[in-house]
Amino acid sequence: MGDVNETTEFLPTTAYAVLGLLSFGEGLSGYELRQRALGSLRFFFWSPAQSQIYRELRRLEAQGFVAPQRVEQQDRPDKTVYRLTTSGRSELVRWIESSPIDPPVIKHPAALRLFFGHVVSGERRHEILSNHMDNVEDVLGELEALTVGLDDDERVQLARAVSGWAVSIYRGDLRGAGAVASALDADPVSMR
Amino acid sequence: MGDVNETTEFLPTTAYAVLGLLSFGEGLSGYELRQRALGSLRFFFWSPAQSQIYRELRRLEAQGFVAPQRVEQQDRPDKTVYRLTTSGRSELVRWIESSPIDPPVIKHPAALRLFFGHVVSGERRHEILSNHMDNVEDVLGELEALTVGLDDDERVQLARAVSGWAVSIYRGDLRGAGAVASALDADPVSMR
DNA sequence: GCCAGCATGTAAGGAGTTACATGATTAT
DNA sequence: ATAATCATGTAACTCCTTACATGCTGGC
Repeated sequence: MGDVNETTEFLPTTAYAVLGLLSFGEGLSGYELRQRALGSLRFFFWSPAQSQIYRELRRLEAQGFVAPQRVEQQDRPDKTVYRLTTSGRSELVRWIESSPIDPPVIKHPAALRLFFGHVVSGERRHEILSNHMDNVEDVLGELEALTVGLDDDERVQLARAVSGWAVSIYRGDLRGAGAVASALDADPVSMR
Repeated sequence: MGDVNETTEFLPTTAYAVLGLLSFGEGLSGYELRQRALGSLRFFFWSPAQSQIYRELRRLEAQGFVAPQRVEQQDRPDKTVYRLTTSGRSELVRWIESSPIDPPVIKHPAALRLFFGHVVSGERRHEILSNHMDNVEDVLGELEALTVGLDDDERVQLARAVSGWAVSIYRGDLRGAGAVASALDADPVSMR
């Protein structure tokens, strides 16, 4: 039938995360890209190993999507910053325009452990929950700091909006965790 | 240095997910484990490739944490079910008791694309959002079906609680996405 | 003098994926 | 007949991680 295999190939998402970070116009070194990722993308997508960034940059350079530029610094070690090329920008646009958007994937260590919580004590179950809630409150704190840091620069409207989105998700997590805690108190699970 | 390396080793989390699924008492085949994972763990942790399950089972068997048992079936192809051994159960308990609980990690394809949304049109931005919200509503539908399916069996209290937790998270996502949509309408982003 | 941060990289290995292959049975 | 589900597995590959290594600068 007419179902020709039209699946255009895309690079791994990590590559587009790099291109995206460069799309704000600044030239960034591998090291700086990592800082940016840890400062924002981390909360809703990506927490890359540093070696992975350099690997991705080499590939993107080979494809002509980024161009290196040596920057000599007197105060700090010299660095190589990468800039988005025209074709790199087109590739980023192509990806955002036409790649399929999968549903979010959540890796939730606390929920996983609690799902199997029948093999441990009620005390441990509560410990898992409160430990987790502390974690999430920390994350929310960092996210709110980030949102404030971005304040009132009109070019980062989207970044601010997406940070707020992430806040909603983590708040939903907190709410759910609280509900689980109450449910466990009201109706203790026997340990088997 | 006095910093003796006390970090007790753990298997990859995937292994504990398998042990956990077996901790409900049933013997399960690789195929069935995959169904269970897709039916519940998927929403908050794990969506494994089938080959990965078999791989994990081989490792767990080699370590004595699960024991295979051939089951002959007249109606269907024979299968090998795996049961949790005593030492397997201990290992699962050890993991839940003493492994560090990291904060959740979210891989959010829609948020990532929107974060770089300044390179595409406002129409595409809205398309990403509504596409995503449809996705999440589907997920919520499946999750609610799951919760109903589990209803009133006291041994699955925890499973039900954790499903509810996941529902909270996805609802938070929906709420956040809605807020982003409103914000974009109120204050259009110029495309650069 | 030493540690922390800046900056870049290699080496090795693990986890996880997709694609392919087989074969039985059940339902259409 | 043939498609779908049950059931298991291999092969190849890629991403990504940890650990290690280097060297420079600035501050305590």
